[in-house]
Amino acid sequence: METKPQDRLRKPRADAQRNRERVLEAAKAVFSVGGAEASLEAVARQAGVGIGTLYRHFPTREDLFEAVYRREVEQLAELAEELKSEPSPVEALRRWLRSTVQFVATKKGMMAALAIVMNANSELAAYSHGHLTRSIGALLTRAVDAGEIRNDISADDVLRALIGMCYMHDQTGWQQSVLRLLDVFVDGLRVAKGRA
Amino acid sequence: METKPQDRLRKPRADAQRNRERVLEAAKAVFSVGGAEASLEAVARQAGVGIGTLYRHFPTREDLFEAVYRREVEQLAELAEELKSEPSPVEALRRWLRSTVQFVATKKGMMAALAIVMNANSELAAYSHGHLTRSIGALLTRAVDAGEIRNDISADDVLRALIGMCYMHDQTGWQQSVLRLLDVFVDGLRVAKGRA
DNA sequence: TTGCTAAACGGAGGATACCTCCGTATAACT
DNA sequence: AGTTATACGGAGGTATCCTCCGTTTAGCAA
Repeated sequence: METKPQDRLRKPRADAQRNRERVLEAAKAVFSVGGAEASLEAVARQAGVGIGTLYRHFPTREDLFEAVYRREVEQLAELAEELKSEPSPVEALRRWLRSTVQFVATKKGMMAALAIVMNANSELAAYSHGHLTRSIGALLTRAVDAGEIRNDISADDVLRALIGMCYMHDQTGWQQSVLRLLDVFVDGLRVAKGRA
Repeated sequence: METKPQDRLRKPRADAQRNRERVLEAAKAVFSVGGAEASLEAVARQAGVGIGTLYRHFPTREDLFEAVYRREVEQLAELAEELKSEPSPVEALRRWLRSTVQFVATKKGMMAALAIVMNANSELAAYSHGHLTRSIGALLTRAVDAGEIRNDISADDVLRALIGMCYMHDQTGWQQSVLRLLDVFVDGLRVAKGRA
């Protein structure tokens, strides 16, 4: 009687985890191609699960957007962690920003999905905001401590600028434009420019 | 027989124009509150027209987004026109950017709708891009000609930065953040900073 | 292994929203 | 006032959403 079902939780079932993973993969693919309004039944079909399974794991469309997005954010956080070993703080910041641009470049319809879920779910905004802000914050603090950039700009500010720059990413040449903007922005951040 | 119906077009009916206007007003309101996925039947109800009327004027959801958005863009272009009389070119640019932030601040769910339509309809992107680019371009050229800012940044670049900065506009304090970013950006644009 | 049970699966089906179609109403013109 | 092109509105067919529940299966204990 030492293992009453209420007390000791069972190990989660393997098929549940597997199916959850399958649905996430399928969702990423389907939304990237078909945009935010793609059919959820199509996602279930692509994942090879029943529609009921999809809804059990992700009760709303937004939940699904959310789960897909969370993964992406975590990958960006890892990248920031790696860049801490870059010698020049300003260059580390610049390179993270540039890498993020590349990262975003592979998505497409996901941006609209992101816009929807950000609008509806402020908890997710907080989550991703937290992750990304911490990533940027670490890079930023190093650069400020080294006296290389001004200290009145927060990580939130940088994040906002970055996301914004990637926003209109469906026009030709957008990558060049964004990379140029990032340089302007980083220049604007620098101290010791001998201002008049 | 001098007025065959094929040759001489009738004046468009007054009720048609009126209803179109009503639907646009209703759509702006409904999408702002309910987001991009709001029911079109709700829009028709709010406008006081039949669902058929809505669809005749705007065959797809995207067409409706588009029409609403076009108006907004035109208003911004008018603002730029007025600002041409501002004495300091850099200040004119800065003020247009700031005013645009205020302008965006009144919308809400419209941003997600915008993301969708921009993603799907590149013609609209071109239209708004053209309008806004011309607006910014005029302000920018004045400032460059006056030797006040660097000349290797295009109006496209500025537009991209601006839209981006307004992107995450659902977080508290976003306006302060954006206004701060704009100052950084304009600082980054300035020439004659005595670079090391 | 075998049996037991909680957990997960899947898809039928009611509800909702989309969108077309066409009979009715009405503004513009003579 | 009569004529006609134009617009209106909503019924209804279709697609998608999402819930509910009978069936299946993975984990656990003996």
